[in-house]
Amino acid sequence: MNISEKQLPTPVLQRLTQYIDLVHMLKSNGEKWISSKTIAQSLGLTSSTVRQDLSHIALSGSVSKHGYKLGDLQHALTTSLGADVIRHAVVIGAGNLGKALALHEEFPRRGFIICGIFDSDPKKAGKKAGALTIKPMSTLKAFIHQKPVDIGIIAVPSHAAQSVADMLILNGVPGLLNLAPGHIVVPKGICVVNSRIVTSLRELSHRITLTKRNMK
Amino acid sequence: MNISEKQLPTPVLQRLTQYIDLVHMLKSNGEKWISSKTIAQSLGLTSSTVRQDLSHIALSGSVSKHGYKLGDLQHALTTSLGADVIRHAVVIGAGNLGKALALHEEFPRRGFIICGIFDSDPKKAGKKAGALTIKPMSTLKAFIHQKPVDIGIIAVPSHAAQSVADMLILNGVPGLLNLAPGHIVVPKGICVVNSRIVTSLRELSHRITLTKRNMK
DNA sequence: TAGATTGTTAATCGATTAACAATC
DNA sequence: TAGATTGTTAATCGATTAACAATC
Repeated sequence: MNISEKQLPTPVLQRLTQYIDLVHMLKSNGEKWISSKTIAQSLGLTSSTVRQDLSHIALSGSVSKHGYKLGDLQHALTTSLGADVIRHAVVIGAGNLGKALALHEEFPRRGFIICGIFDSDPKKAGKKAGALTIKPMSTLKAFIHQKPVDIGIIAVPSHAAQSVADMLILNGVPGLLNLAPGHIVVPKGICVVNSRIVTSLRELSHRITLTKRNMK
Repeated sequence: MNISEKQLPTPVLQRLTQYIDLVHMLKSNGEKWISSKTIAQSLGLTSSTVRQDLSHIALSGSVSKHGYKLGDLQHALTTSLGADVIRHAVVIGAGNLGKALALHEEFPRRGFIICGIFDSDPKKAGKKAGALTIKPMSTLKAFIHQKPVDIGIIAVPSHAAQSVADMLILNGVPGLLNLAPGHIVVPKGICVVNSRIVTSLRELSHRITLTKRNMK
C-alpha cells in the first residue's frame, strides 16, 4: 500500500501545512537545506515531532548531515498533502465575512479558487463581490452541476448552517468548511472542517483571564 | 484551590464553548433540562466526554435523573470560561478580512467589541470600516494607552505578522489572535491563538482527496 | 574521520472512552 | 420503587517526546 493512502492524523496534517509555508519561504530566501531542528525552532516544536510528522509522507530524501534538501522536502510535502491540486469553492452567505472571503487574495494564491458566492436574500442578488456577482440560492443547484465544486464555505448565521450544508451535499459537494458556530451533521463520505473565529476568541479570552490571575 | 483557577486543556475549552451555544439555543426554545447524553448527540460526542468536560467547571448542580438544569449549566459555563466578560479588541490590517472582522455583527453579540482598526498603508487612513475609522499604525500606541485593549487581531500578510505582534505586546496587549500563516514568537505571559482559514482549507482538501480515493 | 542528522523504536504523557456505584 | 443520570475511577487509545543505532 502506498504510504500516501493513509489518513493523516489532524495534528500532523496541520503541522505539515505549516512546514509547506516555512519551506516555501526559506526556498525563496535562497536556502538549500533544512534540518528537523531548524524547522522545530522556527515553529516552536521539537525536532522529534518534526521527524515523526515527516515519516508520514513519502520522502525519498536520503539521510544526510545537512538535513533535508529543500526542493525534495517541498515536493514531498506538496504532493502528499495534495497542496498542488487546484480546488474550486463556493461561498454561501454574502455578509461581511462571506464577501471578504470571496475577495481574499490569499486563497487563489494557495490554490483555492472561489468561483461563486450565494445568498438567500434576494435583495443581494446581482450585487458585486469583487469580480463575482452574488447569486440567489435558487441557482446554486444548476451552478454546481455546471462547474465542478470541491468545497462549500458556509458563512451564514448558525441557524441556517445545517440547511445550507444539506443543500451542498445533495448537489454533490464533497467538502464543507463551516465558519458558523454550532454542529452540522453530515453523512459518511462528506468531509467537514470547522473554523470558528468566535471560538478562538473565547479560548483566548479564557487564557488571558488565567494568565492575569496567575501573575498576581 | 478554586477549580476555576486551573488551565483548561484546549480540547476541553473548545467543547465547553460549544456547550454554551447549545445551552443558549435550547434555553430560548423553552427547555428546562438537558442531559449529557443529549449534549453528546447534538454535537457528535460521547456522553462520557461531556461529563468529563463538565467536571472541569464549578457546577453546583445536584445529580438528577433529568440531567442538568439549563439555567445552572449556562451560568456555570459562562462564569467558568469568562464568557460574561466584555473584551475589547483592535484589528490590525484593514484588508478585506480585517474590515470584515471589524464589521462582523457576531462579535459584539458575543462580548467582543472591536474598538479600533489600523493599517500601515497611509492611503487607507481616514477611510471608514463600518462605524470605525481606519487609523495609521503610528497612532496605535497612543490608542492602546488611552483605552484598555485586551486582544489584538492580526490580519496582516504573514511577513508583517511578527512585527505587528511585537508592537502590540510592547504596548501591553495581553492576547493575540493570529489569522496570518506562519508562527509568531511571544514572551511568556502573552497568549496567542491561531486561526487560519487557509490551513483549514488545506486540511479539507487533503481529506477530500483521500475520501474520493477510498470510494473507488 | 568526527560531528551532525536522520528514521524508528520505546517511553511518556495526555485525552477519550468505558464502567459502575451513588442517587434523584 | 425502578429507570435514568451523574460523577469519578480505571482502561484504552493516540500523540508527543526521548533515545539511539545507522550513516552521510
